[in-house]
Amino acid sequence: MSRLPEYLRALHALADSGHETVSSEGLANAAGVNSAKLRKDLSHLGSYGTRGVGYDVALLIDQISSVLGLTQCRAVALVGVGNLGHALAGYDGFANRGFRIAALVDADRSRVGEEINGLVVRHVDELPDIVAEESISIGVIATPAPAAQAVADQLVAVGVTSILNFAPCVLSVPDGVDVRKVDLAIELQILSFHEHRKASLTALPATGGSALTALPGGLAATETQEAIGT
Amino acid sequence: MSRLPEYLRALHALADSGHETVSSEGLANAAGVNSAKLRKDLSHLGSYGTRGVGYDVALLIDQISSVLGLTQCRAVALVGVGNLGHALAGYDGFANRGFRIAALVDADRSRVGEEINGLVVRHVDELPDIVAEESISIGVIATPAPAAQAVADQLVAVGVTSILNFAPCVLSVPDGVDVRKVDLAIELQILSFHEHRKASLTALPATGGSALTALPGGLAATETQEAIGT
DNA sequence: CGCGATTTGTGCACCCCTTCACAAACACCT
DNA sequence: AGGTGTTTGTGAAGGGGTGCACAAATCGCG
Repeated sequence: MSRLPEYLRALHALADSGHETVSSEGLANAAGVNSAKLRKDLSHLGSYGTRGVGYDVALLIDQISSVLGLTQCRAVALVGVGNLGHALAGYDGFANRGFRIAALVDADRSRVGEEINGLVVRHVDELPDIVAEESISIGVIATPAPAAQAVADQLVAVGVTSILNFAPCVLSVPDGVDVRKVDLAIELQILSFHEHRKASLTALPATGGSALTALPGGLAATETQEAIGT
Repeated sequence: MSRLPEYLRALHALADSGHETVSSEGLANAAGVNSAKLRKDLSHLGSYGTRGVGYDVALLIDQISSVLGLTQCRAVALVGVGNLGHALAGYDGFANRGFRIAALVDADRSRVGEEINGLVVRHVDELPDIVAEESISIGVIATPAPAAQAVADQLVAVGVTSILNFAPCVLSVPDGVDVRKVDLAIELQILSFHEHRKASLTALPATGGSALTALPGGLAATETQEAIGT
């Protein structure tokens, strides 16, 4: 599930700091989750710790990496080298964690040929060749919203079955294709909501605020500091 | 809840294309959710549509904007102008949706003074002044992981109660401070997991794959194309 | 003015996730 | 070798979200 990458990151941090084993509670703290939840998650993987001792860090890293399919480096194609695409192309957090940006693509021919971080931008029409050459397994869309659906269709057409979408729009794709969406503005809006709520509550601590801000408790009780979605 | 921003985005798109009213099903499709869920969400807001007609687009935009606290433009401070921070500073998706990047901050004095998108980078030690001047309500952390906790502490110290964290680490903050985390590598790893699963299943359609890949169904059935977390 | 079509709002059942709490298992120490 | 303390793995309870299905309400048309 979606917490495994977080566990993996925490495990790498623990390994770097010299830990050989971790208790479920130690790892849970590092990953920011409940220890019972972590144990249940790990038990679903079939990976066994040792009672009285904990989990072997190196073994668990191998197990989780294997489940996530990170044993080999995955090649991703990045479509759209605008503001955001530029940053993603240079983001070193990908290479450190088993991903290689293998191709930069844009629909704007005036951008084709530009070199970013050692990669030359190619035209989106070359996608069939690119995917074949580099054995791309994931496509990242960092285009403006109006172009995103067309790009997604092209990616699907050339056999990409996993898409990370930064464009603020809903993509429709065939069954069997996974889409994950990251909308930076939405994240801020959610924070704005909490901020607005806190402001209303402190202003009217007795009444609980106006009808608009005094939502049923469940609405505001949302998971936070979790990796996007699940 | 976390779906409201998505509804709001869909509503703006509908308004731009000239729609006066929307049915719950139309809006649900545009936002990529179930229509019953959407109606229930909207009913929790206390906003009323008209039976037999649908929802008034403009009215609903006002309602949701009000609930999210987007009636006034919110000022955000961006800490860390490295690769990612640079892109975020130039990202136009923020300004279009009620946010204004009011300050760029970095701990590296060699970056202080640099101008990005019309804003001058200032030193992180000036945060108290900056927050006071610009009435910052949200802080965005785009620093490397080792620096993130210290930055978060500084933000909290100067009164920021909402933080969007792009650094791959868990932040510990006092109660009352909201942290949302966006880890781009984790998104890719989740896609990698699905990709790995799909590959295993197609390779061994009869047996269902090895023990490692044949996880209990629930593990793979994760929400997708949802805005990060909730 | 009345009727049918359409759409909202919601009660209900279901299912998954979360969390607590405890028994089983292991290592260490004496 | 046995006792003791620690930690895992899991059964059970609780809560919350999700989706179905239907009653209530509104509009448009004859």
